[in-house]
Amino acid sequence: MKNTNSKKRVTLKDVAEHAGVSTTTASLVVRNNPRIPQATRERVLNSIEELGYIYDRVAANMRSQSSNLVGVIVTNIANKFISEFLIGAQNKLEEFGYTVLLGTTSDNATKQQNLISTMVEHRIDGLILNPSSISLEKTVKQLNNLKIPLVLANRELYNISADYAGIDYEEGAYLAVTHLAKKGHQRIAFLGGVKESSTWTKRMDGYRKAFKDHNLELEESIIIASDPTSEGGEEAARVLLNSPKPPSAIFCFSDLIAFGVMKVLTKEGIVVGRDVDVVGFDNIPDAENYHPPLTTVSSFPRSIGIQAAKLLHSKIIGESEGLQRMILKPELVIRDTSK
Amino acid sequence: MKNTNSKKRVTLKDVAEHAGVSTTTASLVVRNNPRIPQATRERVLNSIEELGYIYDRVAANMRSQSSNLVGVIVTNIANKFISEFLIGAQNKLEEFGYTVLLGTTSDNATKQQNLISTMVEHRIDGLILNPSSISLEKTVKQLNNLKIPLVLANRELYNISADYAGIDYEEGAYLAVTHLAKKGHQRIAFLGGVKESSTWTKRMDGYRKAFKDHNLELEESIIIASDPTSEGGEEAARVLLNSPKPPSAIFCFSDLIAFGVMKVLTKEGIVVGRDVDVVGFDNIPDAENYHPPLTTVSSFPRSIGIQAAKLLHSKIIGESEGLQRMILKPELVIRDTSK
DNA sequence: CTGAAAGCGCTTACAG
DNA sequence: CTGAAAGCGCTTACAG
Repeated sequence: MKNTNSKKRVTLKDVAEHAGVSTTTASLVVRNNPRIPQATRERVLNSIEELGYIYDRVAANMRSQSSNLVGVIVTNIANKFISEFLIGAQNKLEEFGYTVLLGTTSDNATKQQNLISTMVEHRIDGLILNPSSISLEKTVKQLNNLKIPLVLANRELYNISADYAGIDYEEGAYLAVTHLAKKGHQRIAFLGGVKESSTWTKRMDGYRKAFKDHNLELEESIIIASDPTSEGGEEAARVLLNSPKPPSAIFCFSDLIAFGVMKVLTKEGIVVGRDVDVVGFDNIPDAENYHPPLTTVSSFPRSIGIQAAKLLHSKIIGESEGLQRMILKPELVIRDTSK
Repeated sequence: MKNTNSKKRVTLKDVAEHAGVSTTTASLVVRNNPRIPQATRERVLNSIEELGYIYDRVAANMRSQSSNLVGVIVTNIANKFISEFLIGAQNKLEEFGYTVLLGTTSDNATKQQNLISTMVEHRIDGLILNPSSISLEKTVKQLNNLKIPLVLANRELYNISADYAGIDYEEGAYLAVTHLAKKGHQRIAFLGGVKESSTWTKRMDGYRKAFKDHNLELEESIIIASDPTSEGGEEAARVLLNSPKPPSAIFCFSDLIAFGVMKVLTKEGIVVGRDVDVVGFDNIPDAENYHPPLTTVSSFPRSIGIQAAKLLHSKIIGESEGLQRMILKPELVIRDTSK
């Protein structure tokens, strides 16, 4: 049943000899090539079974110059938006038959750089990159020189030509701020997020546009950036509360930020939804169950992941020409924090 | 600066020729072998830069019979417990210098089987497997024959000899049920989870032990299994409510299950924490923010991930002998659902 | 329909 | 300290 001396790996050559065919034939059999007649095929399959042969994809890839490997690099799986995105991408990629190399950067530019290099050395067929807030110049250069298909996700990277899958952050921010303005709020803060990232500047564009459309005046002092985490939201909220006249409404960079912000407000005795309105961004599952349930911009991270995988696949098989952009439209989900 | 005709990949041989050394020397340089003098090293590094050489890890792996790749297979990243586990494992593995191949099974035994096979074909150096609730016999056989290091995580697999990292589910269930019994509850349901999985039977063992220690009587009718999801919890709760005499307390397989259960109870006008006490398992971040905040058994998925990575690494480098088991102790976190 | 031989890009003894 | 040559396990023209 099994080769008793497990000294050496069983190779295709062993299989071929055992079955009395050439390695060429054996190779065609393992790859299900239809031009091998059934009888021969069965003989080879039997030998494979008997010898306990394991196909060596590494050797095959080496020779055929492809790897079937796709890299997916994200900032932080602990973020629900990102993990949902990853689920979408991962499932779709596996469906296409790829194996996924996963990398997480913790939003660190150097780690991102190293991960990309390692993956390229592993000869990935393509890469889906959810870039860190800030990327090294070296990385941008490397990405541009990359001969492998690349899809950027969730965050753009300037000076780079690649497919992109993400949501329309500007539109999302516009929806949120317009909602607050229509409720009569004159002073609406914008809290959280990293100013250098495109995800922040896009939201800022939407924020600004809504202000303009409702004849409101921007106040730099109530636009406070932070780490894109719940803790970052807490810090931003504390800064805001220390300012001379806190605003009556807060647009948050993300739901995570909003949670941090609400934690601080609540601790200060401020009742969210009555004293101050708060709107988040992402509509992560917790938003609905939070107390009080959070008004937020619903994006579709899992769909973005799926779209990114599709873009990459069509790029890899050479089906798509030029640059593709998949921008999903967000929608506003109104809940108790701004009713 | 760069080779103008990007026809062919730049190889180590090209680099060696350009630098006027042998490929042996060039190879030693790229691997930072200290026995190459500084002058030679720099000459080679210059050539690498000038030619835009990219190290081909696939070829290297092929020759050196190792891959630097580690497989991590989990059931479902959408589950916070699992995503936290993945973060721990992933970070630690990257720290050790491995690249991670990620697979998700959606708790499907066939998909798990295929993923393992594919990864083995990719010549992974080791595998961390969070097994699906039920595994194919073929998989168990394959895993036992595997010549590569294997660490099982979060869930045991019978008839398999491998390292294991997880928490003490029995102890966790015992803590939870004892807590409810001490509050005076006589009839405590156990809802959710798949009966065939070790994660369920272990909890059942703890549940039984607590019942015995407090002289309570088991009632089969209030032990209701389900999918390990929030929707599964809803279903189990509906079944429970339709039973002749619903119990006064519910021990849930997981926080996710508990959320589903509480959703149904609340919809029925039953006030959790007053009419019925509920305890979860896992202490996922949402448990604290849920309304009302959930009493639960705190496990440490990220730590388990880290431990699994450590076990695997020491196995790969041949440092550990025999079978290792890392069982983390859980603790009970009492919140409003059972105050 | 099938096979012999070259080659993918490295690393590894071995020799000097 | 450095190099020539073999070999990792496949696939790919090419020939018959």
